[in-house]
Amino acid sequence: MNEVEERGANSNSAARSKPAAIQRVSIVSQLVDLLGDRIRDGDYQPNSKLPSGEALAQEFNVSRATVRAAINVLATHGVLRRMNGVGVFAAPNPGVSNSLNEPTDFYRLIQQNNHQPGVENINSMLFKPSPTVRQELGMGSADEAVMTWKVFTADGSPVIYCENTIAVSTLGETLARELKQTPTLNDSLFGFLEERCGLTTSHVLAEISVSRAEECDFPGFDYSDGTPVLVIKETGIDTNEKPIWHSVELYPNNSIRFGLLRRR
Amino acid sequence: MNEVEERGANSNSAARSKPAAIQRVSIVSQLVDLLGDRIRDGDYQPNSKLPSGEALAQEFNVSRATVRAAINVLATHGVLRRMNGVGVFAAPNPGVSNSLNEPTDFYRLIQQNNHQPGVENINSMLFKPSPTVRQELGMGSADEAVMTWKVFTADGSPVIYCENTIAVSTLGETLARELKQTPTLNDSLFGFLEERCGLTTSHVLAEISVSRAEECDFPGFDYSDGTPVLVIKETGIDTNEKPIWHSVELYPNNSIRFGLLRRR
DNA sequence: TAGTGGTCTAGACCACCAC
DNA sequence: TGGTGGTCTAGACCACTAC
Repeated sequence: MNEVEERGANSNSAARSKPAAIQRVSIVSQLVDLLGDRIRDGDYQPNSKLPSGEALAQEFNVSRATVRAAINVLATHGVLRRMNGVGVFAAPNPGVSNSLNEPTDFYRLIQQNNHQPGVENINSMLFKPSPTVRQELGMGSADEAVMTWKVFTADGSPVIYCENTIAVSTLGETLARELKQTPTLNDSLFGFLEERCGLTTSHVLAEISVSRAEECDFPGFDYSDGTPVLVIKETGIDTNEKPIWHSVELYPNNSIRFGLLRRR
Repeated sequence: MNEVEERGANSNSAARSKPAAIQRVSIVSQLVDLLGDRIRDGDYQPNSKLPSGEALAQEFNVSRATVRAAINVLATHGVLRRMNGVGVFAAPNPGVSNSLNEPTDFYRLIQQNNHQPGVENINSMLFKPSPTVRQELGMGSADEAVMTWKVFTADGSPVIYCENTIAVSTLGETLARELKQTPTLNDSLFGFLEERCGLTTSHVLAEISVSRAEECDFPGFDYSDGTPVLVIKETGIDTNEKPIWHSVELYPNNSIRFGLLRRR
């Protein structure tokens, strides 16, 4: 019997009988979770060799190709390392943050930088975005959007200034009104869009630049002159290749450090 | 007959008889090149639909899995877009730069920013690196390294200040001496290491931060106070998971813009 | 030489989308 | 309903590494 969940038509019809929590989880992603757990739990010690691909395939009763796909994911995340002809090893330092490669929750980002996360100064408004943002989101010139902005703190000090813009047409009138009145709703933007709007962000197009604090336009952003600011502008793309949100994030004074894995 | 090159034992023994240019090119990467060429040449117009995976598999006489792997690569590079149940399409805007995801040659990076690239002020020295760099490169406290530093220009103006450090033990005494005397050797660091040292950089661990110009230590870096600087520190990792080079790059005053594709 | 990861194949079944 | 991409399998052969 598979250690991974039954799949295909079976799990699908099972999901249909329980419409509350539809989820079709691929074998690969289940395997990723299982192997990741074993590493976190110390079943596979840092630098130790994992069972061979063939052995894992037999253990989980899946094909070797599936095992390889899962190992691929974990290797890309820096959790596993593969050596040709030798084996697959648990990475020596699994705690390395890899934040820029994937869109990360701000809370987790601050925790990864070893600080206590918090949020302050949450606001929202209904407005007509700038032409630049309108174009990014494919909006007409008369269309309105909801913008929420907030400040994330680390150990009480502000470290991330963030504004999110979502078109009213994307949210729908009801949700737009709700979000405007309760901007805390999208504390996790991804979760909010998935659970409330059925919109999945498949990837994010980002642009990284630097600026001086005095050139940054953000309420309450009162750093002294000359403070350098890392600026990340992002556009979230959904599974239909349509842009669904836009955000501007300011990281002043190097308080948050970003890691990045670059592959050829 | 395959449109892609013969492979496996055949191409291998062929390569052995011509040891001058050993190269074993996978079918997938050949397919990536072929499809990429067709897009660049306009055979597949922007937004147009490509032949189905099955059709491409037949055309190139390979399996559908191989076609999918190649399409994966091109989709990750933003050249193709896949829509479930519909087809694969050439991206509408193939010119989007994606520089931060993969280590990029500085020349190409400057060209991507629509400027004429150049190099100035090339120097090199033999030295004992700082403890930080020593640790990054796994060097002993007595080991020496070759550092080369240079300034890249866009339309004649300096835009990238870069220093590369490689341990003498990595290069070997002869090459280290040669590199110290002729720092232009590593104009393309990747090419130099592969062709001269047989070292392939499989991936790069980078750290992104910001700084003020006056805090940056680089010869000839004389920006006026308050200029913000994007700092990227990189460590190149070879196929044996060993760090082989370290570099520090300064991008002052937002003259180079970085794009980034973030995936969940 | 044995064991490992790397690559590729042929085929199967599924979900999704347009007609 | 038919065509498409998404997933998974079983098996084959290869190159690389260590013994």
